[in-house]
Amino acid sequence: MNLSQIELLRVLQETNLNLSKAAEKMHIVQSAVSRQLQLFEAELGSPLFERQGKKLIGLTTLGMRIMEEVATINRAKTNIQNIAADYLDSNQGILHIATTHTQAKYFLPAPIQRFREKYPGVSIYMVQASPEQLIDQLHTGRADIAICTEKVDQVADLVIANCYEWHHALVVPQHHPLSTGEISLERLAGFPILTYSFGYTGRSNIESAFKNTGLELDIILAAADTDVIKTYVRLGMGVGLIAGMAYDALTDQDLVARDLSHLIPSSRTKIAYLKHNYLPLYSQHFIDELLLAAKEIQC
Amino acid sequence: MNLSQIELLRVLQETNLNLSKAAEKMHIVQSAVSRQLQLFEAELGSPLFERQGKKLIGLTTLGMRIMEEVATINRAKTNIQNIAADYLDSNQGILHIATTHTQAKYFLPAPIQRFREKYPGVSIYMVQASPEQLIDQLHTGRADIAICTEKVDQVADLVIANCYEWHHALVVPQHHPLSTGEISLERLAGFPILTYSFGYTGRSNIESAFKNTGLELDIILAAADTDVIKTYVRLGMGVGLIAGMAYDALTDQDLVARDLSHLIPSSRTKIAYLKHNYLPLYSQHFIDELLLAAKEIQC
DNA sequence: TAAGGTTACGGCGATCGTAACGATC
DNA sequence: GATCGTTACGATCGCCGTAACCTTA
Repeated sequence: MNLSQIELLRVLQETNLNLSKAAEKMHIVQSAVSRQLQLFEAELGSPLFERQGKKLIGLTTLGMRIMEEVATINRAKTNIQNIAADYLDSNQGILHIATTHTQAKYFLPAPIQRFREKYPGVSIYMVQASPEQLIDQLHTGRADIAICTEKVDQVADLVIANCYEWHHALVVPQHHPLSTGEISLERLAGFPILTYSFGYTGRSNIESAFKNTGLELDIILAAADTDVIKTYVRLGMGVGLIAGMAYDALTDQDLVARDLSHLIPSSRTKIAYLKHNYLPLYSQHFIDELLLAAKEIQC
Repeated sequence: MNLSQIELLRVLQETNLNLSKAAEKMHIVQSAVSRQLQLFEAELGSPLFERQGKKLIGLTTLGMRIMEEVATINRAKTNIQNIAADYLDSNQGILHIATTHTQAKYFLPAPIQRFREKYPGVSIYMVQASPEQLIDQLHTGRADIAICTEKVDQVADLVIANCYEWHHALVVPQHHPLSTGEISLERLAGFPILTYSFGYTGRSNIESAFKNTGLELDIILAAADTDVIKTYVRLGMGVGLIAGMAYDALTDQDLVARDLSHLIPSSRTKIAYLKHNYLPLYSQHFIDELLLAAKEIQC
């Protein structure tokens, strides 16, 4: 057994068990990969993969169990490399952030800018995705830190830090009936609604607010990002339910925002990262920066 | 980085950072070990060991952090081997049991015999040690399963299964004053006591029983095993406080045993093993056997 | 001077690359 | 016939062993 065999098993999973593609990823020829896999299976005494002819089509029971350990080894191995690199120079490196549109646009700009000033040597990569995808990004090592509101607190191997709490707001064009007067769930439900897609940015709290009222929401547009929602609100398609901080007093002067904190439960945006992953110092400082920015928002 | 370098780091810790001894353990010459360590440190970019001249005298900060990951990798590696071996033949292997004298003599014989009949292909090694040492045996991989009453439930990375509950008993020679009449803590404290060493077999519960009474115990002999205690009780040196199941109605006819469950809190014997270690099927069955034997005792 | 560690160098074996072949869609 | 995997064989590079050397108790 050696580390490149372990690495191979990981790469094989990332390539749908395709030996040729795995070879390419590992910068060696395909025959070498083929042999290494054979040697490893021979050493263990049983096949790790189900085969159809020569093709690998899945993991055996043994293979699945072994893969857990393989993942552990690979994690620990990259941890070693990261720890050492961090020890050499904790001001340099790469930070992969995965987040949703709302956070990327309305929350992250300030803390990221401050972070960049302190750590000019750290390259920041930002990926936008759905909460589900974010979690996957963490697990596959394509992201170091995820920032979002939904789902992450239901995953066991993540460390979660509460970031900030926010409320939904209603946005309507000026002179819209809902721009004045008391707002209730009943009144809201009388209009076509534009809000976030299922599984995004506090959507679950909108659901739960209406759950036991017997009212049916007429959601005519579900988008992953606030800007799309605003766009169609401006077109008069309906009323928008968006995250409070996504209303920009300056650029959204043509819209009226109204707080819904008394109607819809508050949402909590979290910071998440893998429990078994080593976070470089600068990543930890990035999180500090986020928490600082969060505090400022809350006041 | 490769697995033998990782292995080397482990072996170095086991040999007090002695390169020569590590080389011997790994069945290679010392110069090879020296070079591999240099290569690894060079790859990481910083030394892992503090040096005095050429001698290794300790771990650096980096080294200590890296060692945690090294341990993880080594665990996962042996897990892979064990899982595969178990998959090939789950009736063969080695079972390292670490336990205290009392368990070894009065509880384990029955379940071990039954286990041996079912798994003749499994070699059983039993180590006797103090509870503290047992935990160390688990951590260093010299034991797979530990069975004892004290301490194990205070260690984070152990899985604990409750085995059985038992009470202390008093043993005295026949015609001893304590062989008749009501027994109280006060009366007990009037005699010289012989019992288990500190940290052994429910000793902590004896302590806690007397803690708030203001009574001072006159422990004139503390032994790790019951037989020593009985021996000196027979010599008339004092009264013995032993585990109830350690009184053998047959061979201890010359002694009188009296239940102390109303005076001393009950003790609980546990089964412990490392959280991140793979236990072969037969080990799991051995635990089942223990739990079965425990149930029989309780009735 | 014995014990522990490093450096230099030659030899061997593990693993890679090339290439030809086999199977499956 | 294109894609994917295996087998055979020669070449290479990594790692070990020998041996001489350095350092400190």
